Amino acid sequence: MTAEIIPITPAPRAALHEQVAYRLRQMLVEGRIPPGAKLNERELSIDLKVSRTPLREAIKMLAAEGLVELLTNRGAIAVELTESDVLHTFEVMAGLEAQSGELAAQRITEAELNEIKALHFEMLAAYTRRDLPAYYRLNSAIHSAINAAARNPVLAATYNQVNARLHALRFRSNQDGEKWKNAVQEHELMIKALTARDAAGMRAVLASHLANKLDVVLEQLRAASQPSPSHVSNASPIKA
Amino acid sequence: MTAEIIPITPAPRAALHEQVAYRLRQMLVEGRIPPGAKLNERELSIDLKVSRTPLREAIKMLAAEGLVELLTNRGAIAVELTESDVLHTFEVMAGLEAQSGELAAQRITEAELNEIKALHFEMLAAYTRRDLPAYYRLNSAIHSAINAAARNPVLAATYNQVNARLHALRFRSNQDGEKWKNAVQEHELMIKALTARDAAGMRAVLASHLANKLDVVLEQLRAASQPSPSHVSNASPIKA
DNA sequence: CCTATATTTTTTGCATACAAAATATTTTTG
DNA sequence: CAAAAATATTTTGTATGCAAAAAATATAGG
Repeated sequence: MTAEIIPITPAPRAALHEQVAYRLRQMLVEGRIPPGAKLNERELSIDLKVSRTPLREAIKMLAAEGLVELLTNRGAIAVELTESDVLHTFEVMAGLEAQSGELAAQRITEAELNEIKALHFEMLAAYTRRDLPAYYRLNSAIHSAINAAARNPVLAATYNQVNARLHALRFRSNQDGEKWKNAVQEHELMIKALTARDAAGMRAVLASHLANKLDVVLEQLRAASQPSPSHVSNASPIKA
Repeated sequence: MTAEIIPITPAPRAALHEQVAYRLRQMLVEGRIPPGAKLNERELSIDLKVSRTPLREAIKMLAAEGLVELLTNRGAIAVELTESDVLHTFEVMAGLEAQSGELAAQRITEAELNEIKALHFEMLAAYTRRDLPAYYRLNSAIHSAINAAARNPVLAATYNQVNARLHALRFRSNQDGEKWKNAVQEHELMIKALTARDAAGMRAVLASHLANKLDVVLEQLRAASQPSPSHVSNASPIKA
């Protein structure tokens, strides 16, 4: 039979609250709604051209995701991470990345590994050109590929949710030359560990990789809050 | 000064959508809304004596928490975990518990350790009496205490969120004698590792502890779905 | 009798309306 | 002029109403 009528999902466009959640998530992650800023329902509903009902539903979802904070009779504000929050969040991220890497080393296919290698070379190109946006894009793509190779959607979802809270911070972070070089070298170690299917090695590399990322972010955070850069020591309680 | 007027938060009772979310969460976790069941908005709004607006907001939060699934124009259903979902979720839980234990071993105080030991003895009492509800309560209290000792609220929150999805399963699980005994012995190993401040040991104990829990839950799950118990092998891809 | 189509009913999704709380503004008072 | 009180405005929280979609029921046809 040549039937072409496919009755399943004839394009069930996302509900309004989903669309709004998506757009708000983007605004928060990109810092267009800066940390601490109030989410005015009337303003947002006009901006996004929806009524307050789906908007409020979307805000509740973002609250459950940890991207905004609800204040009881005072609406919602974009989460503002204290230094302590950042530290704790990175600690969790380190654990999740380490596990993801460990599992990826056990489960990655040859094809997936090759794709990651290709992305790595592209990233090297971006690094050489000092093209930070491209570098971030590729860096993120590599970590997504590792998550995919770990073959655990729950882990990936958890990772993404925790990571989302940090995006606003990383978005603005300008690594200095030394740290950047270091990050690139760590990526080389990842490739090696993955190629050797060395799960323990992969765990170790990713844990230290995250610890370094934490350093970069904390420096940013301190520079932003305190104009006087009297560098405080003791910045990495994450075990290597 | 002897001023007793405290103007901050003179009892800001939780908003309706928060209360509703709390109650629904409980109903879902206790299986009063069984997996796969539809959440009828009209019914629930009558039952909980609220209008559909805060109810819907609560449902959106639970969806973001992963306790219910939204179906676009078809409302929400209580999540129904496939065997694969359970496997993936336990894998993540194992990672989170392992990290929590690792950190706890590094950071626990003498007082906290003593309290955990006390809870452990209470649990032994419950075990000896074969008092399953008390056992579960104490078991949960011990794991909460470990999380508290890890001193990472983000980790604790992530742990609780992922764990919530499994509660409905564990709630009904009747461990057989052998597995139960095993679990108790693993708890003894935890105490030892904590006392010795052995982070690596703690990680290992918790990882294998979770692997065993997975076995129990998977058996339950299979028994529930298939009356014919032709035991399928290959049940624990979690590394020890 | 079963299947397919048409009609009714129910249910979800969104917008609007109203009440309570919080915030901003004005007025009063020392 | 400053601080406190009173008033007005804005904003959040909840309920209700209406339209579109889905589900259930009834009806027609093979």
